[in-house]
Amino acid sequence: MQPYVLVVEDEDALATLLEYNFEKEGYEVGVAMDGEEALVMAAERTPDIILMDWMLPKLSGVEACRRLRRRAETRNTPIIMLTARGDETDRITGLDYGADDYMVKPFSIPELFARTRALLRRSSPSLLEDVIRQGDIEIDTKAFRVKCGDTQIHLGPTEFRLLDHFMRHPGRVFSREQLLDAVWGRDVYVEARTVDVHIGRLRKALKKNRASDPIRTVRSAGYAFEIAA
Amino acid sequence: MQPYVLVVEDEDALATLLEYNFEKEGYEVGVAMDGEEALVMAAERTPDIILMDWMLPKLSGVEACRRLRRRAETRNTPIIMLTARGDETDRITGLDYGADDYMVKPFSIPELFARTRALLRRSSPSLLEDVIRQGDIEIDTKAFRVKCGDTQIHLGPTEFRLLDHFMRHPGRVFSREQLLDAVWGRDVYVEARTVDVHIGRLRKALKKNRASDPIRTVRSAGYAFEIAA
DNA sequence: CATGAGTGTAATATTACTGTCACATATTGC
DNA sequence: GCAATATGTGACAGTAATATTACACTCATG
Repeated sequence: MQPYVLVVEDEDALATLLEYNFEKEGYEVGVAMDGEEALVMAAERTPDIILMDWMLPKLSGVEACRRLRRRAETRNTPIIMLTARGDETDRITGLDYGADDYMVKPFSIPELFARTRALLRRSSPSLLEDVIRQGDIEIDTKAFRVKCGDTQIHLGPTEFRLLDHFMRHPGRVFSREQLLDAVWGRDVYVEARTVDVHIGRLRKALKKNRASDPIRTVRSAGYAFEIAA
Repeated sequence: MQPYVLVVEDEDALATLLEYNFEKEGYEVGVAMDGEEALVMAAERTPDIILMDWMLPKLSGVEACRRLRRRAETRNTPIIMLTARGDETDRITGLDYGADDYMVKPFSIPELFARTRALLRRSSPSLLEDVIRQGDIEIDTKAFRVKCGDTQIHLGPTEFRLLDHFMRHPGRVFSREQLLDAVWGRDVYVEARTVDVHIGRLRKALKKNRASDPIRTVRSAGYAFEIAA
């Protein structure tokens, strides 16, 4: 669905500016005000990309960067460093410690978008695709349409997001909790069993035009999406 | 709607000449003075066509071209290269790197218009048309007229612009905010719910002469225009 | 300056969708 | 085969999102 970008910036004005612009561009945005908070937030929910200020209270950007690189979940998460000066030393150190790109303040927001997209395209191309297809099922996230073979089917918002999430990670098993996090959002309190109901609704909608069920139940683990051979 | 042309030219005199002439011809014109600026401006607002000088400071035309081709938004944007010499090598390199046409300086402005129109006709015909048609609905943007089948219908200015916008992007879902930006204008403060009311008015006007409603409501996302099959 | 078309907003009506329960149906371990 | 545990499913009421209506206000235009 929407890429999740973690903005790590202690300067309030800039943080707000970035948050506003990225949200408008269709990203989900999390903001951390210092290096420690950044680590916590990244652990809570793995970002798709991180924008990190070079100078941070408590834990510098470089150090936060190094620690993120040690964790399995964030080892390959793209990081863009935001530096105050265009000093070469800084640049090299930043890239050495695991940043993937850097921008010198003040920077242009469109250019930051461009670089963000470039990195995302490399790390997780499916996040940027509008049309995803698996077997005979196709979803168009721009048009909010789902096609099963030739016929269009209608899904409610939740079922749509659920299918979208599954199709971007084919084959992978998700627990109910993971699905709640990814599809419903982190701070929503919903019974885990509710997932079952929506899985059922999704299956029902897809079943009308297909013989086999693309959603596999993994007992005591969760659900996975896969097109049978 | 006027096509947006991005002129990338470092020579001041020529840039101004092009800007002046294209504006007179009914285009919206943006001018970038070097390759980097071109990338930034193209990211800010996707041009409908790009005129790019071959020799540019900071980032050569060829390189800028290649980068534009890597972005999804500008992958299919026509590019006309402006070269100083009619040297075959250049031509081939330019076309290899993704330019769609090229012109050798000094060139005739009318010929540049002709080639621009030719490329636009190929890439986004609807921009050149004063009359857009989708199914049995037809709007004439020059005359501000709307026809549904054979009968003409009357729309208020806002409904007209709304329909115009929808018909140029059939199928795509727009959020209320996006519609406010595109139809009302970027910096107008209007309640998001107001969009509903205008959608309603547009629907009512169209319903008089049609069986099915061409505007699809996408719950929790927005609206889309599409002629049912 | 009166008129009427066109706008935006707030209130109300109408839907579509959600989450939860209760119970049915598997599946597992013993 | 029998608990024990896990998943499937239909019904339902509450809710959130959208449709519709009414109204007050602006602003060209005659």
